[in-house]
Amino acid sequence: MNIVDSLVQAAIQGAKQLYDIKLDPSEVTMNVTRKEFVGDYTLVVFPLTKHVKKNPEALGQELGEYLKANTPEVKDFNVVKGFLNLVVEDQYWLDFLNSIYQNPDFGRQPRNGRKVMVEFCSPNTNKPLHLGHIRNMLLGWATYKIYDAAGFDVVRVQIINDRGVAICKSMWAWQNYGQGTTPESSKIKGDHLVGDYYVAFERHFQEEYKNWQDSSAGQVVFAEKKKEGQDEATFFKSFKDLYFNEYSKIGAEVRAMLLRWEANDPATISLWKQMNRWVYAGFEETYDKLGVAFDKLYYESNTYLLGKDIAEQGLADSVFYKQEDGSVWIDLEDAKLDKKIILRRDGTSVYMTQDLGTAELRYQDFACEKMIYVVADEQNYHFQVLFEIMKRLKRPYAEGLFHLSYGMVDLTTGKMKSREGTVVDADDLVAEVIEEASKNSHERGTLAELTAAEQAEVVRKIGLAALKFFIIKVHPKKRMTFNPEESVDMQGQTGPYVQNAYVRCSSMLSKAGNPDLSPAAQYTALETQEKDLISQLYQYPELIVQAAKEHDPSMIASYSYELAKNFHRFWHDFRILQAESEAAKAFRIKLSMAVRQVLRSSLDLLGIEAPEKM
RNA sequence: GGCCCCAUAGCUCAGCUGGAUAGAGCAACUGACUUCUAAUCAGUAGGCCUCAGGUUCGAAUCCUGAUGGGGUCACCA
Repeated sequence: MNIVDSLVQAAIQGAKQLYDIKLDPSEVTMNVTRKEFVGDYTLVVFPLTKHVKKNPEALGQELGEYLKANTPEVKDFNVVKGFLNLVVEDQYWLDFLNSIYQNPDFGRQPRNGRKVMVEFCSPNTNKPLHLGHIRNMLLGWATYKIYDAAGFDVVRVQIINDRGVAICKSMWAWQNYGQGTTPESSKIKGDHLVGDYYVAFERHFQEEYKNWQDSSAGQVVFAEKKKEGQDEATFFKSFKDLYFNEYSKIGAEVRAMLLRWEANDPATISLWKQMNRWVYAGFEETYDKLGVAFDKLYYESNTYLLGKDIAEQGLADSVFYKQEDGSVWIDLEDAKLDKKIILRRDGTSVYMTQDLGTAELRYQDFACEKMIYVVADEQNYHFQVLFEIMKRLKRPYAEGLFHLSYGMVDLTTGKMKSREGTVVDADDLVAEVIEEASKNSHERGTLAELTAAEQAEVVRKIGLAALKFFIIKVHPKKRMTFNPEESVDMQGQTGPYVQNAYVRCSSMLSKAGNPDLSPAAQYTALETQEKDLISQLYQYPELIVQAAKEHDPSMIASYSYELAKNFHRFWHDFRILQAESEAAKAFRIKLSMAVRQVLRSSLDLLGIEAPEKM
């Protein structure tokens, strides 16, 4: 049994014996003792004064004496104000260390046979991935890893938004200005190439729009449709979408292209397939670099018509209703949400319908009891509505739906806006952090004896660790500010700092060779720092379970940092290979092995690799 | 305007279901490498936890309200 649980049980027993009261475990708060005090776990006595009319200190004293006398794990105790600090027998910690130091899977929970789906990334195919996708992918990947470690079978999926007006814009621009350029001929990565034509489209469109604004036709529209007192610039800014749909010549061509696509026109489909292939090849490269992968990809081109049968069923069950114009709606006002459209009056699906259909399809494919959507918080409302609809439709998976909503990434210069060209490209960013790690590494010269290829590998791991840790240490829900300088920091609360603790272990252990560890049995009196490390390792399995339950990878990042920090201090204050005795040496080697395993494992949960040297 | 989210050191962030004197890192200053990797360690300095009420033995944490910031309220996705 867990030590905390057994201490709580023992305290409940004690309260019964001493005062004849029956405590519920929820009334007994058992915390890890704060650094300033002596002890391992602390029982907060105050709540007990409700049941027993004694002052907290006397209560603590009596309970402490009881626990010391009757609980084998409790070696000693002290009472400070209303806090009963318990000291756990060193032997307990030593036994625990012995049980884990050779187990690389320590912390992983047994398979529970339950299935979870994680959807993440889900890009559009008209432009390359950017910093926002990176946060998304890191969260998604960590969620996969954490759930996997927590015992679940995890299916990683994404929905590729491969159709619609956006990709048609790229297609149109390529057709008109591309002159047959390919990724091969231009030496440009496929997703970037397609993105370039998306930008080119915008440029031509803006040019056309500007000309129109200055023309008499534009001026007439301005005069007719402007709001009271609206100046020309403001008017035309807000008029852009309408212009695109109703006035623009190239807008009309793009829309015609979309219609041809929907009609399965062979030439259009073939161009679409070709450009999407380029994009996918580019995306694959980026996924590889970031170390993420998927089990199944869903494509919007296959799902955008889905959900109509669900709409029918919803109508039959009176969850939905039909308006006179034929459109189908749901009224969620009683749930403090609005009325929401399900089918257009022409009977076609909207975003919501597609998501209903896609969820259904996925359930048919994998029958996961939980589906986690890693999507930015701008879509909070959408998912609230989606999940509410699922509940009303009584889908079997409705209760297991979760929106892992994360805050947008801001730059120090403000928001990222693709229209204003202030997006941070994913490939560029990865290249930069690796370059920075490389510079750093060469200054130190610690990799001199490695081959160039090995050095590159180490440097890649370090750079990515800096970037990934920087992003993932922030709680998902919080909006974060991305400072490019800080993202490549390698000192302090960073990925490389944690890696460094791992490397120190590895380096020392490889120097140790294959030592005889049996003298460790003679090591019975733990130093505080040693005990703190073991106690921290002890928390790891529970941490994994918690992080899964809370959908919060940042918990793992905090933990790995704290563990690394404690190890670094231990390393500074104590000798391992030249310890004061054979017993201490053997014990500390075991301790380092355990710490090393958990550092590696916790980094792995974050998608960060641990190098052996750095 | 309705609904939702956020607010902690100069900056970036932790702070578990309420518990002891609110913690890290960065930046600044001071020390520690002939040593198992100094990408490290130790120290100094830095706070009306946005504000005002409430619940409680006890509040950064829970409740209400206000202020500031963000999101969202499409027959777009």
